[in-house]
Amino acid sequence: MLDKSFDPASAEPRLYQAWETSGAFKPNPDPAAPAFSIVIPPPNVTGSLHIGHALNNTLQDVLIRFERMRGAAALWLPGTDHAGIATQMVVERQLAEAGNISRRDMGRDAFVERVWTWKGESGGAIANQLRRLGASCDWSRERFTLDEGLSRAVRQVFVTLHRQKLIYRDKRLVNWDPHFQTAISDLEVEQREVEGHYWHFAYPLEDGSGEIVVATSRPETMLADTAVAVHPDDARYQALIGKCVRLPIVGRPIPIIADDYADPDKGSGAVKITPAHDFNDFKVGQRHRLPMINILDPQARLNEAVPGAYRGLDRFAARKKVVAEFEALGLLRGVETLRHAVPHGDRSGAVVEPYLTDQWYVDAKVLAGPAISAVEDGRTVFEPRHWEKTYFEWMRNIEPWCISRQLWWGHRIPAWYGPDGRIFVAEDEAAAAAAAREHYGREEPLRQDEDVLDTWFSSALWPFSTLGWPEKTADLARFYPTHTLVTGFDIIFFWVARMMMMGLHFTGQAPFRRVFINALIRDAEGAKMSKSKGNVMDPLELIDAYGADALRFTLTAMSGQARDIRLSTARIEGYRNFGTKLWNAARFCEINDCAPVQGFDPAGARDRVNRWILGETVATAIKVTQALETCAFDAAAAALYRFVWNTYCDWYLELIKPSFRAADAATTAETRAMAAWVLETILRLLHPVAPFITEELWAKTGRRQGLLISTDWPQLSQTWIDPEAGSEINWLIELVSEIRQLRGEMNVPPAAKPALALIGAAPASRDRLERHRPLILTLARLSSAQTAPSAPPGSALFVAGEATGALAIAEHIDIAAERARLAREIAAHAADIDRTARKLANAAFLAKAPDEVVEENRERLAQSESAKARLEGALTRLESVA
RNA sequence: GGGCGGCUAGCUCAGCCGGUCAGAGCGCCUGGUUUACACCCAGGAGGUCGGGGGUUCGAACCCCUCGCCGCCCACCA
Repeated sequence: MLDKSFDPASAEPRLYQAWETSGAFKPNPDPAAPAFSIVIPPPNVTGSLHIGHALNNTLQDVLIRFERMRGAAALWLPGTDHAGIATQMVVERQLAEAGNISRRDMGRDAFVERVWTWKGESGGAIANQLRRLGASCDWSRERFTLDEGLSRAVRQVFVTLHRQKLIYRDKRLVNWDPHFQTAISDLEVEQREVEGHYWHFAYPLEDGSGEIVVATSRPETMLADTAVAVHPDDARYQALIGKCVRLPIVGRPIPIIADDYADPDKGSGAVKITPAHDFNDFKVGQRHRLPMINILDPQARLNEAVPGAYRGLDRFAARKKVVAEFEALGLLRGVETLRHAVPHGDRSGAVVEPYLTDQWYVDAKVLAGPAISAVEDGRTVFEPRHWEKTYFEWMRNIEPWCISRQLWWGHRIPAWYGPDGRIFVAEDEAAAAAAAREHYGREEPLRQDEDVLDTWFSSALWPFSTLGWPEKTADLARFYPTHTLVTGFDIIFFWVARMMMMGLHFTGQAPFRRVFINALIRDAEGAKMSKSKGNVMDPLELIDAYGADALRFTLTAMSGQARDIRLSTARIEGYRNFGTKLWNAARFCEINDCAPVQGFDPAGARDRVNRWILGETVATAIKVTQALETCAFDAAAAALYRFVWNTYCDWYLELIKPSFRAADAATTAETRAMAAWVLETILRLLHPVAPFITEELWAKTGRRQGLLISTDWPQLSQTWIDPEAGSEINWLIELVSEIRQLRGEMNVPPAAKPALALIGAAPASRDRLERHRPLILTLARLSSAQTAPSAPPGSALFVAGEATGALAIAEHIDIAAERARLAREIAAHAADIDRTARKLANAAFLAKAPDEVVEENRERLAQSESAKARLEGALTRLESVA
């Protein structure tokens, strides 16, 4: 006997264990099975599961379980990312909190050792959290971006791209994060609106003939100015072009140059040029061969290139000092306050500086070409499609990708420097040494590049490096390209685009056929969840409170949202209740001996109620299958919810209750078998979304071999739908609903059992009434249900298709209320008649609308008119009685 | 400046390949000890589908426009 309800806390770990030990997570080894593979977006190795992961991984699990049941060799490959900057940051913070020495004092080897220790301590957590969610990953294939195999892939890719001149070293401006003291890529820069100022400075002309005014929000950079630019056509400054100004504070003469970059409409029309500390100025500097003076050290303090009083000052202190000095010199021409966007490091939150350094770059422009084509011609499809536009926009304007980071946690760049600075790029030190020996003609000491690669460099290889590339492994052959990638739109650029580029370049094939972009989760008020706001919903706590299935069902049902999902516990609670409902339906079946019958052929059912539920089941199975095929997760969830609760529980189980007391043993047996068969089908259809409760019921109802996770997906034929049975039972449902509604409106006490008379019923309705009389009596709580030539006096009338129902509830009828009810119904019909009649009177409608639509409206009109007439008759009679 | 998404019952959202599509859940109201379930059952109230215009026989659904809300990219001397 089933317990009163499902207990997720005790069942979930047990069921997960059973799945894992059964080997169900491993792909079907049958070579004839089609491959269906997903690589997980690898979470940070030391991270913990947040609600976004819960959504993302639920959807992946739904797909994987669905395809696995459909017979595919389904592989969901899990793993984690070393997350260079994020992990290093965490460990550095730990060191600081413990009052330990900094990483620099500690030294590289000791620090990296420390990170590995931390990885060892916390690294398994997220995998276990995914298990709690029910994720059916093949853990035997779990990967980590710093694994030897993946590291080898990274080195090979680097060396190959370098040989192809698609990776190169260059000295140019980068976005420099002074907190981490590393270069970061454009994508890691976040523009934040802050309160700022523009200061207007006068630079005196060298010949003393006047001054030129420039404006800046970063006064300290003036110490590195090497020119002032004006527009070549700017009449105001024609005479000054070629002259010099004497740079205040510094005393350096710098030229006034003509360049299109200067916008005559902005400010004074003259702009200070700081090539080493501004991206636009850098280009101007290159065009005019201006000196590039770097005035910052890696921590953004001023260096030796500035006057003594400024050396060693923090940039912001220097800013104040420069302004003060201009004011003192009488050269401050104004200051305005305004909000403007300032670039910040997305991890550190520090203001980033354009900084002139040597870094490694990927020529992304070249790699982007094939990645654009693959989406253009549909080899890879985004779902929803509109994200392709975002992808194209970025890819078509892609800039060189700075891949070197001055960090310690990550893949060390496989480049070695000779004594003369010559670079030897090779897969390992021995190969580099060999190349050096070749080059120098003798043994020379080599020094490996200190830097590591951007974390996303290794992530970009994830779909193939995890499958064994560069080895030609069986997994690679079978599971690459992967089928679907499920990820958030926030990493389309960081990750998806780069996987596309690398996948195509190194394998010739796009890494996935389909990219499903899921929404981002917000709290119930629509705010982004963040630890500082304290509005974070912890998926593990939600699982504790409601069970994993409830959380999964909620996330699945809400996954249709375009951008944001507002998650509230009320919704989760609702889906927890849904699980309980299903559980109780199973209990009902158990109590009534509805156990699966070996060899039962649902299509052979004779009873109309059974034939009806069969049809409904088939329709649902088709709907759910189509929805899951197209990533319409919310539609699948909705169809299942509706079918289980509203169709199976509310109607079918109620409709069959009387049959257990009936004398017809054959029908009863058929009903029992059907009820069990439908329940079993529900378990199968529901399993991808709610794996735990369905697996538990699978085990506890009926004697079954094997686990539900490894069972086949229902393949039901559309031909099993019996439209006759469907319309008959729908007639029954409508009749009962009408009576219930009437009882409710008339306040007929539940205990009262009035008689029903059906007037003017067509033969088909008479037959149906005869066949289902016991059901109608029970469900509508009636004493009798007969056809009659006319309505008994004092009864309330309602429309039941072509017939008129008369409910003998004279003692409950409040004349005024009944009059109001009838008037309301009549008005509703009148409105409908009006609308429909007007349509049918419209010649254009008759001429242009499809025949079936016209016919539909004719029928509708006839029905409404008939209904209205009958209700009017009832109203008249009521008036005459009163 | 460029682009994207949203604006449908009190709340969260379906519906948006135009013709019973005006819906669901939650909340609210009324009634309920029907031998699966009160995490339940039966019933109910509630919306001129953001505003305006257009296309069409017909628009929540297509087009234009305006207005809010949110996001992305670029830029801001």
